[in-house]
Amino acid sequence: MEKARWQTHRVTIKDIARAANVDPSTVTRALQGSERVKTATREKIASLAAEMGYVPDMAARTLVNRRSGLIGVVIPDMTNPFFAEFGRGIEDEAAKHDLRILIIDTRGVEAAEREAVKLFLELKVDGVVVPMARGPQEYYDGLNDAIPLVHVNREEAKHRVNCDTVHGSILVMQHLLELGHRRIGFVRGPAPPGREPKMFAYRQALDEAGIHYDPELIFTFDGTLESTELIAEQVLALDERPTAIFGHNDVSAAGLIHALRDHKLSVPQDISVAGHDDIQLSGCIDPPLTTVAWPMYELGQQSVRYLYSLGQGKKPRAPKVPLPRLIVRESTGGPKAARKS
Amino acid sequence: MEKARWQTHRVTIKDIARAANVDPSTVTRALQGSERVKTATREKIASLAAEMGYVPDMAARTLVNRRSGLIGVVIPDMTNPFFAEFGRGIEDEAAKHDLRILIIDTRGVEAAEREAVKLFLELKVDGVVVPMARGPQEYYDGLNDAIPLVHVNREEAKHRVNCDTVHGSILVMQHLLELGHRRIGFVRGPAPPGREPKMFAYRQALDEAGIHYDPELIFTFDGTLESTELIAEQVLALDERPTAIFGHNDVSAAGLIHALRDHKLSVPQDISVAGHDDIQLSGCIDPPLTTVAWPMYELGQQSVRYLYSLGQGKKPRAPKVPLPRLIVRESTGGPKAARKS
DNA sequence: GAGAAAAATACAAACGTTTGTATTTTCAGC
DNA sequence: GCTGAAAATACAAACGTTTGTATTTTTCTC
Repeated sequence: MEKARWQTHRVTIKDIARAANVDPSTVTRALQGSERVKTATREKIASLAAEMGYVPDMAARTLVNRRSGLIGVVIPDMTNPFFAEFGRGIEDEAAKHDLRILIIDTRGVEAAEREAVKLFLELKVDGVVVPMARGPQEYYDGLNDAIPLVHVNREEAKHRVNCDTVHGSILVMQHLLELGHRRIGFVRGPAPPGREPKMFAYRQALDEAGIHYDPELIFTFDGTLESTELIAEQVLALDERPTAIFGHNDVSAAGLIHALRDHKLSVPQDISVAGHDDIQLSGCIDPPLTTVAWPMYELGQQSVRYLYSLGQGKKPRAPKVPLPRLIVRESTGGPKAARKS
Repeated sequence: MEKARWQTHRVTIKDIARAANVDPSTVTRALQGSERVKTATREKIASLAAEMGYVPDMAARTLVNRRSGLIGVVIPDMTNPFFAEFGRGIEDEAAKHDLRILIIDTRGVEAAEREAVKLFLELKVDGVVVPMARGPQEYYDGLNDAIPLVHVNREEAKHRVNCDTVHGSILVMQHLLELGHRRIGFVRGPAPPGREPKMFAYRQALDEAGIHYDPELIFTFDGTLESTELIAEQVLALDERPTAIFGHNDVSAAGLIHALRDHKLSVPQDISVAGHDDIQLSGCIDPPLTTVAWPMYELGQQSVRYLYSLGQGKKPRAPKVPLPRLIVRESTGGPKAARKS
């Protein structure tokens, strides 16, 4: 008996019914605030429920309602502050529709992503939001008639809320080009191959500026800070170094700046570094980072709003979200300074 | 009909039973891999289930099993990388026991914390982990016989996994004292009043060093970077400035360093700043931050292990976890330099 | 105060599983 | 081919809600 105190017995609707001397169905309706039950009874039941410590059983409820009132969010990396605002947007919008949200962090592992979606499926969530999904599109397409599923930033998805990644990256490139840089490096992130809008923007901007694309200037960030060390070394080893680098995100840019400094290169005097995401700390590192801010809050909101329309059986139009904004701070400057030193 | 494609009809065990021409109970047992059903039947059912796209209904399952196989985690701030490792520990350990985990981020809002716990209760999760809870202990005590609930770092909780916060903070203070600092500031965090082990350690270290406690040197970080600006101004306004500051966490320390620099104070020459948490970027900011690292992974593991023992009806001993470690980097130095400038 | 309409409540089936028990089938051994 | 045990399967109740329908109670009208 001491063994498992919490399994004793949860108060159910039946218990309340017995205590109030009514039928369970009356209790349900009373708790729902239905007009069909007399005010006096309703109040009696409400207070009884409170005092007996009644906790509704979602399992039973979900079973008969055939929906859980939950929406699932699959986040690739909850550490990345980039997603914090996104989460806020989701939650605020979900609250409006009486939905509760559940988050699973996949750490960018595709298997975990599938596991997460599977769990949500079993939980009969009302919808799933998958920002920056790693898994192949075919997988998600197969799910489309099992559950409403909206992607964030995946061009080819059936249901999606997109932010113009290419536009944001072009802004960075234009900024660097306007500063006079001609030799610009690019740091790729751990994206699925063939789905690299930043890379696309990078090349397009170079093309338009009439600059030849040099594969030597492409580096890869694998999500760890160690890999930024490597990138620094690769940069150093180059015969002709880039005068500016566009980093996959702020974490990689920060790591890179730090690593470059260890090798006695200063930013932006010797080399400019721009990031992407505008995380909380990016204004705080030294030098403060030039970067791109995304309307993450709106993206979160729109995802849920989209999901909700889907649930209502509406056929929502792809929502309009604001464009990314360039934030110029101090980690980028003209290339001339570099030649001076 | 186009209206809500995903609500058409989920494949149930009954459907499989019909297709395989057996009873639903046989399907259940087959899917469980029970020896009680003939191998041939078992295989037929398995392949049938796969091909029909059967997804178990957790609601129904939870209803009869009276447990969900889920464990809930209530995180105060998923942005804080501090919790990333914690999450990994939780997940790895949960996987060992065939438990799935659900995370809710409360953003430090107490109401959200309660909402989260309530949702978990309704979901009939097998256990809840609440690291660094904000809510009052009485609230959680009331839940103790409804569900296994383990706290991380809450001295007074019935079930807890603790890391010696005081020890870690003492390490920082000793480090600063050994460097020769006598006038040391302290930045409080958004903790519930009366539960401030870091503050406790701060005062104790001062006492032991025979240094008088000066309330002027206590500042408050509210979680936003803006408040670090304020702190910097307060420091500047002081007649007699501290030569070192022990910050509530790395984010506040990073913000403070940045703000101090804006006011032409350099770190550590003019003032030393130490943080707490050892987040990913703390080695990356300039100067790299002296801080305290916690064994977050182990804390996560132990939480689940503890929960699991509780679920087994065992009476687990409070688990031993490693002590926090001081990480000395470059944001702290001797106070002499300060007088030079 | 009888009857009808309206209000309040009770009944019963269903949601998709699981599990203890009962029933049928299989297959030795003779 | 009969018996009996063992193996395989079927039956039925239960988990805690919800909801359409049926029933009872109240209230009003004349």
